[in-house]
Amino acid sequence: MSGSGPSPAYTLSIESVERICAERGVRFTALRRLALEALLEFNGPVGAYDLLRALERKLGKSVGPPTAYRALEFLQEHGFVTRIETRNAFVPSSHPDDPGVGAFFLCNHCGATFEVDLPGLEAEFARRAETFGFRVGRRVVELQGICADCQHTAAAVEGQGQAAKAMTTKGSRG
Amino acid sequence: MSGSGPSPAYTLSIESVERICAERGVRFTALRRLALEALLEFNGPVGAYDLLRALERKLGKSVGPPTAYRALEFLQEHGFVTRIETRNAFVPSSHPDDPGVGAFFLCNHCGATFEVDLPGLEAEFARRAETFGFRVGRRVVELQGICADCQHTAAAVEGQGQAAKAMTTKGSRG
DNA sequence: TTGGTAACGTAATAACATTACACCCAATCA
DNA sequence: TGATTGGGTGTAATGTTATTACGTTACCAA
Repeated sequence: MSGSGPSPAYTLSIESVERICAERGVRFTALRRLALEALLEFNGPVGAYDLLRALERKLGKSVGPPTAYRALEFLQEHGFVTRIETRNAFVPSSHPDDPGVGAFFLCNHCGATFEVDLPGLEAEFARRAETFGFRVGRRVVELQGICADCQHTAAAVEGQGQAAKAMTTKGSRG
Repeated sequence: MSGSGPSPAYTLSIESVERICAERGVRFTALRRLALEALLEFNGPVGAYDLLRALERKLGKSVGPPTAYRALEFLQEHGFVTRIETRNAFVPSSHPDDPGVGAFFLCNHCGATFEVDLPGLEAEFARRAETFGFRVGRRVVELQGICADCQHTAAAVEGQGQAAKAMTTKGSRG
């Protein structure tokens, strides 16, 4: 589902994360690696509890929510993973080194996720923030709608009703 | 908390909503009115369950979650209320008629919420979406950080530690 | 008045997330 | 080497947010 977008699927590799963690002097533990592997294996945003179950499969034993959330927290802190707020879910980041804008286009119909660099966006934010002394930290930009593929299939298969609905609802995760 | 921002607190009035609903031929029921009143009385994003309790106080009886969520759904559908995704909370919209961008600056320290019109943002989104055939519906732009007031007080009162932390955490709701 | 539809009431449950505390292990240093 | 310390993990319990399902009520129109 997270395929044919403007940026290639996910450019993040376990090896690059390993290297970055070494450089930063932080521990890329077995659990954190497994969590990232699991996220990379899914093709799209993954809920914390889906990740949990993936970890359980990989480990062959049950794990509690904090285990998944802690791994996610670490991966987010270091920019390897981004939380998709409108989905309560997580995706590997395309640009782990660059703390840039990271705008996400999210298809409400098929769940596809496209991370896109929007140049000029950051400047616009900063410029506007400056006018009232706001200091910007985390930026969340999520644009929901219908991807090209689904516009075609939806129009052909089921008329515009479903697609129109998908324009405004949170949509399915799949 | 949601006061001295770039846009005046909340310009939405019950009367204007009443009028718009009449124009649109939709029912602004007692419950929906109470919900909106409650949202206006809070000064900032309100969680669904806080709204629930406010409704209970107003009605003098207990109400279930669906009651609150249904009212919120209606108010959102018609642009009277915006959901703040990074807070799991809701605020009255400044511009009920204009389905424009609605970017939110959110202070992680005091919870202040500033709705800001970012001209050019929408065009940037549309332009970029066009390049890969994405049809944009709902837009979510939330910029977390520290408001001007809190930069001063935080620096004076507690050093930069707390403020630095607030730059990256979800922060309190208060 | 009756029939249809939108709105609401209520109980139960699902989904998402955090707290608190115990334990383990690796790095450091006396 | 042994003690200490701090980060990481295991686990139980709980908190918070959101939805499903179904019955009832209220409103409007025929």
